[in-house]
Amino acid sequence: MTEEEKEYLKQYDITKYQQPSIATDMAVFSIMEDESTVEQEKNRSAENYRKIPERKMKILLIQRGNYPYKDCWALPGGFCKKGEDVQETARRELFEETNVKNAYLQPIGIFGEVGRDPRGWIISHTFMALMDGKKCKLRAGTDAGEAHWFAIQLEKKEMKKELKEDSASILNEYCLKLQYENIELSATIFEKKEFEQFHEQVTYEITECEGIAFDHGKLIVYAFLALQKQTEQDGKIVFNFMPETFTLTELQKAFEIILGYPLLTANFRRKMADYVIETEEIVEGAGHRPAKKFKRNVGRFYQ
Amino acid sequence: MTEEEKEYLKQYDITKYQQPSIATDMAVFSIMEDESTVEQEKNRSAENYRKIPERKMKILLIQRGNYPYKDCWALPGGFCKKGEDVQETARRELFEETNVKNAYLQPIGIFGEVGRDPRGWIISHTFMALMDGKKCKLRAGTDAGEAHWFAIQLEKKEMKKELKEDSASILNEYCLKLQYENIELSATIFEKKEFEQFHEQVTYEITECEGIAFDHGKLIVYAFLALQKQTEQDGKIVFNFMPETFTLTELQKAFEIILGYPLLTANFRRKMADYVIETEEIVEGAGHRPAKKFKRNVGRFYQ
DNA sequence: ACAAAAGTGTTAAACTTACACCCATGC
DNA sequence: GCATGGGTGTAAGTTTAACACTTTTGT
Repeated sequence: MTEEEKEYLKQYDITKYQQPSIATDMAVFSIMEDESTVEQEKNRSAENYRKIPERKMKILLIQRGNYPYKDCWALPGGFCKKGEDVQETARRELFEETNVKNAYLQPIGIFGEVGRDPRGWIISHTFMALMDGKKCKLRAGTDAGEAHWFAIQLEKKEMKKELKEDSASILNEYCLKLQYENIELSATIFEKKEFEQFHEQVTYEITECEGIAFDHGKLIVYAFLALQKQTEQDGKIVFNFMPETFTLTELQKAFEIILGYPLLTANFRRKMADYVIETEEIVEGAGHRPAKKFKRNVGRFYQ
Repeated sequence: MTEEEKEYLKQYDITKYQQPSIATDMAVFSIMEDESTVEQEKNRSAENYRKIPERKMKILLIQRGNYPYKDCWALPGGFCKKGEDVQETARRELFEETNVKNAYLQPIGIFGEVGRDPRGWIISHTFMALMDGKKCKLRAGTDAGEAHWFAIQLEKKEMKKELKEDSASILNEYCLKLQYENIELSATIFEKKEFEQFHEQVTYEITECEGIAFDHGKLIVYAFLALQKQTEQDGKIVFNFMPETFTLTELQKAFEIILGYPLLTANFRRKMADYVIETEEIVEGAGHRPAKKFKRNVGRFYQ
């Protein structure tokens, strides 16, 4: 470095540009059985002794202890510390909340809209995290409030679909419902897609919100749609919900829970055959033919 | 808003968290003929009067007028202003540099590594922008320096590939070469992919760099790989390089330039048939059978 | 016996791949 | 005529989708 360069940098005042705070928000998904005793009883009841307990898509939410949005539920997250990569922030926060170190983590969007947080100029980097919920030990309630896994349900209503030669315009309404024991949260999000020759624009807007902090209802929908899309394009991502070994039916159920529609077993198994390896493990004592357990064929995942 | 809430927010000092500067960097790609007179002569020469002039993948770079990396070439970009979404920043910068408003713009990564910029803590949001180069009018050289389209060439060397049942480890070397008239820039980037049961990690590291500012060599490789991957998965993105109407051969060449390998014409045309509509336009006077011109079938792009 | 899940086989349809071939033009 | 690109047909191979069917268990 020349003297001249040193001098220049010394006089350079980075703070002359206004600086936002950088936050991460995390949509932590996991597929789990309902923990409520009511549900468990139902699953264990004599009539259903053969039935596999139903699992659901869950997302981790934390109740806010402070303004703004006091008492509302929010995605876990926090501010980026100096000397920390955004991805590192996300991983740190994730570990603090769930005690899980190696979850699958993927950036899915940046939300920096003015007014999204009344505390000031805050740009949120939103991540999607996928994990096997059984591995996770939720941090006990602290000042940051209670943390719980909410069952997530997303319904799409097609409001408008106009496909022409030179333009397309699609309008969808998404109804998000989140539920943990007797707590029910909800949000309605409008998705507007406009396409022309040289411009495409997709916008999301919250039109209704019950108990969800900030614009997190929007982020949750956005994250879940990203998960669905990636699952359709390339199912490898789904394995992140599974433990080390699993049955093929468990894996298929995971796909179905994400996609929201059933798959044909025979075809599913053929498609997965390359990605899994049979283990010695067998699940017995379930009132039906025992199932082989499989593990990932890691080498095949990456060609 | 309650009084209590107002009070809380009033006392809330957002600046107690250290704040980075937010920048955008843009990898602006376009497919163009070489502009140098030498090349043009070659294309026009008598022997090749039938030949279609060769087009190349280009990326827009700007020569830095100041420290750090004075005189080196950098991706266009700038700092995020208050009241501006990151995406808005990108679009504004893009317009300032190229005079193009509606280019395809996509976020592809966040680079916030410590030490990536000697001026301070700067988090870069990297975007990929695709445009038809003919539409673009480069801003004349100002204080920010000259802007030019550099031909981009990327070569991959596979250094190691270890695929086992329970882990995979892949090491690639990418040699990036950029060229505009007699200016030649280069960089070597190592890509390390490590996969285990519950953890996957991909890292990029610059091991050599000639004339490229900051970590932009890495960003360019990263962006171009993203472009290649998306083209393989779903070719729709390629249409962003094309003008309103084009021949199918032009479109095929665009694919081939991105992918780096030739396609079979018959198959390519069948695959594209749904996405294009024949127009009345015809290209004549080229020493071979005239070509029909097509336009996008916008409605089909979005099902 | 029977309900539930585990697991396999078969077929038609759709798509992909590779290659061969003809067409139209300007010099 | 001929080089060059424009454009189409066909057959083999592969993948997908749908459905029917057999196996194994605990109560």
